[in-house]
Amino acid sequence: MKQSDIDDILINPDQYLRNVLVDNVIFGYHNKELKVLLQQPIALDKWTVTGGYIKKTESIEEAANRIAYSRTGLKNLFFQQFRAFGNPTRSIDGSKNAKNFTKLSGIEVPDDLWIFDYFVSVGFYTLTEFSMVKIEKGVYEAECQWWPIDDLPALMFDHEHIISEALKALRLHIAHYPIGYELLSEKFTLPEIHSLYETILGKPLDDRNFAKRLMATGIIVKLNETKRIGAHRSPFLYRFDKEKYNEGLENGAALAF
Amino acid sequence: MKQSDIDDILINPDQYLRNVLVDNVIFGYHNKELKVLLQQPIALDKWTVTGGYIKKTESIEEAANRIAYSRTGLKNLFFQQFRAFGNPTRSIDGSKNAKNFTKLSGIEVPDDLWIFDYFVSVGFYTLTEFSMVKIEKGVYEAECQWWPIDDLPALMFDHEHIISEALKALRLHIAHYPIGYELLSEKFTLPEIHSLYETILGKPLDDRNFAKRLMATGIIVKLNETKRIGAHRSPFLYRFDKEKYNEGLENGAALAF
DNA sequence: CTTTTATTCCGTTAAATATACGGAATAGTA
DNA sequence: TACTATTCCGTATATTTAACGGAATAAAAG
Repeated sequence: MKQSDIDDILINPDQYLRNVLVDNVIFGYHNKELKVLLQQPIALDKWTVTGGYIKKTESIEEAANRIAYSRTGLKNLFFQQFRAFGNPTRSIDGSKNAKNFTKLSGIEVPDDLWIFDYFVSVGFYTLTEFSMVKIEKGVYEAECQWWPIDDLPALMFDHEHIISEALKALRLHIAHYPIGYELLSEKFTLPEIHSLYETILGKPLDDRNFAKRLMATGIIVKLNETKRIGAHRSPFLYRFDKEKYNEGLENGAALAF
Repeated sequence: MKQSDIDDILINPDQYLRNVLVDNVIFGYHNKELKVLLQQPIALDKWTVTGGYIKKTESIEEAANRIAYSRTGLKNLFFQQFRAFGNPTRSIDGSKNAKNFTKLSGIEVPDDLWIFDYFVSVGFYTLTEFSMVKIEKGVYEAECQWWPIDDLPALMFDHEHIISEALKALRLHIAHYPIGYELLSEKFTLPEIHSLYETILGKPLDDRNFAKRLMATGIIVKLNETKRIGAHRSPFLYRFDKEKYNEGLENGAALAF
């Protein structure tokens, strides 16, 4: 939730949709590591993905973007809806109750307030270069930080499940559509994009076959420049052919590694 | 909506989630035809998919099942969530307003009642054998009937979009997981399952290669019986190997035709 | 200036998979 | 008995995927 979300929904409940919210699984890639952005509400010992409420004036996609912007400062991220989660017990955890809420917000709320009903969560995931992100912690968050995807802290509610479903969806997506535009610099080397795919898929990919297939799609083009990487042979630089890339996003680009 | 849903949500609004509902795209297959179950609210000229509100005591999956049961009389259908839809204009159509609502339900409702806020719709699709379905029309429905997938009537709101997304998801699903268990009799012939796949995918499939691949997955087994089909060679009967079939549902069964 | 180290960069071959396609067998009907 | 509509199989070819080793290069170390 952004800075004033908790306050805002209590003060202006009529401006928000009830019983439905957005949860963003923000994946961050940098230097061969895949991480996920989590936050820890004040006075609680478990972590959550970043999520928030939906205004009546915005679509669920706009809500996801607004909420992600409030945490990362980034706009126009690549977003993908992957699933909705909804059952009466998903947010029962001992932590979502009026007492904790009052402790957090300082606002006295009745025990049977509608915010303690169960919420259907619409899950989105997004991919960013995490060195570009300036994390903005919400006022009710004790912490907000990146966690390695294979070494997560204790998570609240069903958020571990949400993350694993998001990762599954991301890995499925990567097999059918191109990725990388938001994650690599404008010019990048083959080893760089190769590591990116290996990291996200969590498995090694033969470098020669990888390059062959990637080139075959036409989404990247080789430049006549190399990059200095110190005491090693200088790799060639490449860039995305944005048209082919977008076409791949539309119609699929078989990269089923 | 089932018989009393509209009444019920007005009388007992506290028992339902607000601003979020379930829409079921019910596909029906029979005799080489793929259809979708639509209903037409009384006094309106457009059609809708079958949908309904979610009780606070049930999960979204349970809601989808309950709502489908109220229309088809069938339980334990194969259900698949495919997407959520949510934006402020999705249900603006001239038809969702207090006047029409009163006309339908006979209950006077204020113009600014929360049910006229926008609802996030969680979309599920399901597949049934439509000769097995005994359609049960709701009291506020003028009609409820099957429509051929490629010849739909005028649809309300964004329901045409919802159906096309459901069909896209179904065709994607069929490429990765087995289908047919809910659609064919216990014993079926190769030509029968072959037509099923052709109909759903909307394109011809080579019969020899189809049979080869299907057998290779192990999800069907040949029986030592044939079926009488009149003046033609009697085709052999097959049945699903339920274990292999379920395993295919879990882990995928590459049938990418 | 020669050697060493770590990395990039290709190309070929074998195996697996997918595609294309024709003709014999069968159950009834005429 | 022959005719019709349908089931049922198998093989050859093309395409795709997977596996793999060795030469070239940039800098640092000796």
